[in-house]
Amino acid sequence: MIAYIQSLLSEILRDMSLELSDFTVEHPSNPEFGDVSTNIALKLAHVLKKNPLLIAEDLRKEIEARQESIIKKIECVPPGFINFFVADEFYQSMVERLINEGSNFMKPTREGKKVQIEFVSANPTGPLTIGHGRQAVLGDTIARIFEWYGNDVTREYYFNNAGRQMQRLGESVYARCKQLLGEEYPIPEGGYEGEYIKEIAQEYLKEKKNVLPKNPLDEDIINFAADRIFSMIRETLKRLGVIHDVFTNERDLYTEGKIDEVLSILRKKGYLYDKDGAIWFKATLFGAEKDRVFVKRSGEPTYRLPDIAYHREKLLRGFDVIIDIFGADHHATYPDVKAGLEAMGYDTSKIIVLLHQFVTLTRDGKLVKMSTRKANFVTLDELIDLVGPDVVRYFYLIRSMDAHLNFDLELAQKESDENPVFYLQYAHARMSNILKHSQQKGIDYYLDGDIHLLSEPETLDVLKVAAEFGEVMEVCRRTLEPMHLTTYLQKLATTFHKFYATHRVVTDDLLLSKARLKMVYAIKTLLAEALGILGVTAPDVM
RNA sequence: GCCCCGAUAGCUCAAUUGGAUAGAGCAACGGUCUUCUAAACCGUAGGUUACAGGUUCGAUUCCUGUUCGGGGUACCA
Repeated sequence: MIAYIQSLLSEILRDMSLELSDFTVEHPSNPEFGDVSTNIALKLAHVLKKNPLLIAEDLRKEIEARQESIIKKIECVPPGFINFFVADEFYQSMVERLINEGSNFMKPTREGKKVQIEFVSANPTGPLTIGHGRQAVLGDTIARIFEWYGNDVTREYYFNNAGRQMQRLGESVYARCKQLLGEEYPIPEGGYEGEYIKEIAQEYLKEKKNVLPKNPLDEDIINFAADRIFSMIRETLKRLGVIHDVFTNERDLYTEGKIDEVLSILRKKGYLYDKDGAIWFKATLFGAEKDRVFVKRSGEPTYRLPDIAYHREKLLRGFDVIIDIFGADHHATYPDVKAGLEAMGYDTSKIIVLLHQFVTLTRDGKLVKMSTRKANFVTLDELIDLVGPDVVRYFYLIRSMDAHLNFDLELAQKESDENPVFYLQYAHARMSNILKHSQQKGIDYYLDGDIHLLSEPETLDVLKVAAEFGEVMEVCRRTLEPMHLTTYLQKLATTFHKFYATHRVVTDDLLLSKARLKMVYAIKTLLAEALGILGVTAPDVM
């Protein structure tokens, strides 16, 4: 609807040979101001140096002359808004569209881009935390939004299985093994102390028949631990419906010479220099305060170099859109990666970096400090155990990325039967139940129902919300914030519950019953579709 | 010091590229089940949008400054 009015207005502007791009067309919050409203006359007033109300009147005549019967009334209101009242038929037609188009309802033509989304990317040193969970759900849902638009999406997980962290992991397992064998052996400084390390140690001893390698840093033990932890991580993600297509590890970048390639390109272009035994990158040429070390005196690269090599690979793999999802603590690292890529001559405009704020966890009103090393965290798995995957997913999506997410453990548990996600699912279950009930009442077909009978305000409100679906998806697509879909669904469910409370669907009036059943069926399709984009199930019975 | 994010109802948060009377949920209080699920609906109450300026027809939104939180600012990742 907004798009329709927008194009109508643009057409008129063109015919008047006027240029104006920053006018808005939107749904006003107050229904008195119509279904759609525009400030175009207010904006034109500046250009034309004329009273906005007079401009509005002129525009109204133009619009009325051009439009089809979709708009039933146009009003011009001070200070110069033009308000549109849409004909009921337009909203009623949503029912037909939903039934005919199904999951393609309001879907634009297939975009067909190659999209890559990197998210989670936790190194395999321990179970996923609640912080990782936010990223997992956010990334997956953004992926689903891109898929809805008909893009080819690759979900990717990048990890480092070679660094110092992994050595500490190996040492920690080694120490636990020693302890299990009855020896005094301390957990190394900065090692991992979680219970899962003991379990891995037990498994390792069992598999190796109690024979340990001589060296605590032995690759075998590190790889064993990493494999175990990785399968834990995958299992956890799977519970949330998150499945990565590609796992890329940092070690391969070394063995395949990708790191050296980056260094030699940058060297050749003159962006590297040696100082104090280290290799430095001229980051100041790209706006940084200081130059950055790329290779330490010890010969090891800093984290920036593999990150750059990895992103170069992404660009070379031919993606049209590359999205990185990181926690807020990464905000300083991306500019260096971008600078490195630009120094090599790559176009970084395809890369979108999304930073989400942290997740804090409170228990009994107190902040729970989370550290993987100390293992005093609540794991993502435990959270899923507590409230179930649907609630976890929905809670993570309900906030914008820029907002801190406070997860109150008590509340998450207590709310599990009085929760916003159940509100949505309940609406869906109600719809299913109505349809089931109608069959029991002997109404075996209702898709021939007459949509023109859907004329009460509560009924039309549901259809009006349905008509906004495409616009909401657009907002999600533009802002990459799935949160907008959650607020939309809340609205859809509210209007439906209200309709349900006011009007009985199945009555003695067969014609009216059929019309309403048809609508219920259509809205159920929409609700299920939208819940699916969020990765939340749509139950038929609750 | 510098950079990023935030500050809106008692609590957790919205407000779709600057719009008209700032909205939900939870918590509080009151009402609604003989009828398709009361996990619902209706109503009441709750606000100087952190503070001070500025930009304009119009600011929660944009700009400047201040205060308070969170995160960064490594030859850690």
